[in-house]
Amino acid sequence: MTMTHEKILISIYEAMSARLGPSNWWPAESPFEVMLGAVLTQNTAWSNVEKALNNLRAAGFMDARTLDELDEESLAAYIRPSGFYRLKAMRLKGLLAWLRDSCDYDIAQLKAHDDLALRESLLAVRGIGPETADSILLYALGRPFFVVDAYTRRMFSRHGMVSADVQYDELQNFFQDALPSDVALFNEYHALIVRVCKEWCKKNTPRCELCPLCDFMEYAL
DNA sequence: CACCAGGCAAGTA
DNA sequence: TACTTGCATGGT
Repeated sequence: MTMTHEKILISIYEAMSARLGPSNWWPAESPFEVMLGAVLTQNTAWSNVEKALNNLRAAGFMDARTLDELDEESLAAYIRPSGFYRLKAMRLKGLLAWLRDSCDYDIAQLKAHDDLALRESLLAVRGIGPETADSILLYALGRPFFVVDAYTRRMFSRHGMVSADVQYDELQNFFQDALPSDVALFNEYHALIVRVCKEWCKKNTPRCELCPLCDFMEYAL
């Protein structure tokens, strides 16, 4: 028996979803907070990002215009626990300038822009690469872009579905070409991959013992 | 003590 | 194009 690519990916999704339940991602209180988190979590543990976001919230800076009025050095001090803080302060300033120029700090106005134009525009910001851009597009702006990260590449290459050195866009197309362009599906799929890898695939073991994806592959093959 | 975490860009060959 | 390095804190 053969399965279509879509059915395989949906079955993996169903297996993870049955194990873990709803993710309710992205963990944030507003689209703006999603954007800040997307930059702050670059190569950084989320627990450290939370400390930085809490600092900004407690100081009353969880607002684009207000935060852009803060000088870069002070911003760096608030986000210190998230690591790479001087670099990230510069990157956040770039993101804030983008918000100023593209929608006068009013994120609701961005719905007038089309998907691909927004993505190109975000990628032009210093410090916003493909994963950060797609995280913002999907989780803050509700656009149908599949977010690819280190977990996604590790999980699907380990199971022989893509090569280990697959490029970002190539892996993104692997999902986007097979699955319906559904924001809710892309949202939950990426969240489940991250949750599965965090909870079950912590070590570089050749095969994870309790991973739902492994369970599915055993069943399917 | 070493190693890693939901990347990215600049420099080098 | 492909590979290397800097960026930095906090948890295990």
